[in-house]
Amino acid sequence: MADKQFVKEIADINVDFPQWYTDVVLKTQLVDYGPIKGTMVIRPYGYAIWENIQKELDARFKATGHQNAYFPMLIPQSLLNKEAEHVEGFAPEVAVVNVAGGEKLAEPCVIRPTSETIICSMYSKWINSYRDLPLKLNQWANVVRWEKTTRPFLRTSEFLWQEGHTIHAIREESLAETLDMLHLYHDFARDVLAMPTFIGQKSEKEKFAGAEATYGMEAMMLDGKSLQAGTTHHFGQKFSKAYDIQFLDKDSKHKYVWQSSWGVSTRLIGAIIMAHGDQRGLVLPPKVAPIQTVVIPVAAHKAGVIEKAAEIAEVLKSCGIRVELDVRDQSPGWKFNEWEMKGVPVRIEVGPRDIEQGVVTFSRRDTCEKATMPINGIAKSVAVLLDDIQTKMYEKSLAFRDSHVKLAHNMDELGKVLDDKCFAKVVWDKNPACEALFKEKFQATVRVMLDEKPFQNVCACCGHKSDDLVVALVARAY
RNA sequence: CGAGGUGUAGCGCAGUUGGUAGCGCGCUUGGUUCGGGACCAAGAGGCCAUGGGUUCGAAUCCCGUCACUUCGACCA
Repeated sequence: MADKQFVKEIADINVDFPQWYTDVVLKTQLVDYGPIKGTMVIRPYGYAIWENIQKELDARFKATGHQNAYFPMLIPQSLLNKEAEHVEGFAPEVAVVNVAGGEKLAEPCVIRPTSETIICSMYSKWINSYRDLPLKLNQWANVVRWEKTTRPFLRTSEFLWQEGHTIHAIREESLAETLDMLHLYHDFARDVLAMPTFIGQKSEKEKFAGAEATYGMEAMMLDGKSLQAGTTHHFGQKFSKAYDIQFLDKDSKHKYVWQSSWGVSTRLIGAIIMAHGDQRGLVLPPKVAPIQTVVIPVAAHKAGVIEKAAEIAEVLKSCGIRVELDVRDQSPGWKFNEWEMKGVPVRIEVGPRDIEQGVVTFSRRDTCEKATMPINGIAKSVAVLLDDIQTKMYEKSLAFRDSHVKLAHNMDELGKVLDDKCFAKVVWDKNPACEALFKEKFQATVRVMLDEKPFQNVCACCGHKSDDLVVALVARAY
């Protein structure tokens, strides 16, 4: 139910952004807290967003030659332990099952924090020849990571995600896959989530436990902080050596496979909320909105109003638009606020005045502008409107982001840029000591931008010259 | 794990110097309404987080525990 109090509370989105976020996800009924701390229950309205994300992403995976599969949730501890860096990275946050069927297990098993280990162990059985490669699998699953502090969607003890795991005969191919998927995520965020992102490489310190290189996609939230919205990893042969995934190549030699993995999670829903939301609540991009258009009869007791509203809803539905007819016994204004809070992109009002003139009144959620459109050809008009909202939302986000990215030539400038709630681009010599300083002084993380030329000849942090200067994105992150 | 904050009706909160429980929203029923959060009437709903003290008497004072939450450190 809509909540009058809530609308007052969220009136100023900038006062306490994290609190605004938490209120929005709870009060728009996307999620509820689970009985175990740090877990969330995804309610139907929230889950429908995830389903739309899944559908769109899955189509893109299939189109690039990936197949879906499923691997067990429980993993023998010994299996997890095979790759040293991987264990070390995940050990603090795995949940372990010691008892099952009323008896203590001979070997404890862990609940997957990610599935590299189980998938690699199967790959080693399945792969014999270069003819078996490449193998490009994806899994839609839940994983458990016992995080210290949690927040709905952004960090929960259990979350839903997809994890792709591919193996290849040659290094160039697995590396290309890693970068291709990074770009696939980037395009997906742009086209479906209406969200511009930066793609870049993570530092040695921040890369995935067991990876040779980790890449990330960073989205800018409305408070100027960064949210990692997806990652891809290049494993090289680290896992294939640990799990013995070998194939017989054309030259009759046994070789280890080259491997990539990549994933996005329900965190994307959090990203949508914090990148597009406003004082009234959610603003959902039409492509992921569970309800794209809500039809609200006005003065519903008058003859013919409900019938006309139902007829319009039916027309829209038959044209593939996700539509809801709201005939609940509430005042129109109440419904307007409720659906605005829930982020429905287009609202259509059908009242006696409209019907008389052969039009409907509509309001678009992204701008809250109100106008009328003819009932004739309404399905086409709404489809065009939804496309326009999708486009405008991206343009708005892009403009916001571009105006919040600034160059910083030294540490003083960097501090100012970050305090200004902006992302900074700096030139960096890749020295871990500088990275540590970014973190210590500004609580900021770095991503190495791909294909960008340094705009000065010294590191912004230490001032040293170097042959290996890169442009890095420095931001405070969630 | 460190520092704050909060636990009273489904939600948001009052509750005075200790005297046995209130408000708003929501919910139920009936009626009138309906173009930006309508109105009237009648209802239902509480072991005041929990364990111990102090007291004739505790939501209120004291000590402990637990839960939630915000900010740090760690991570998708």
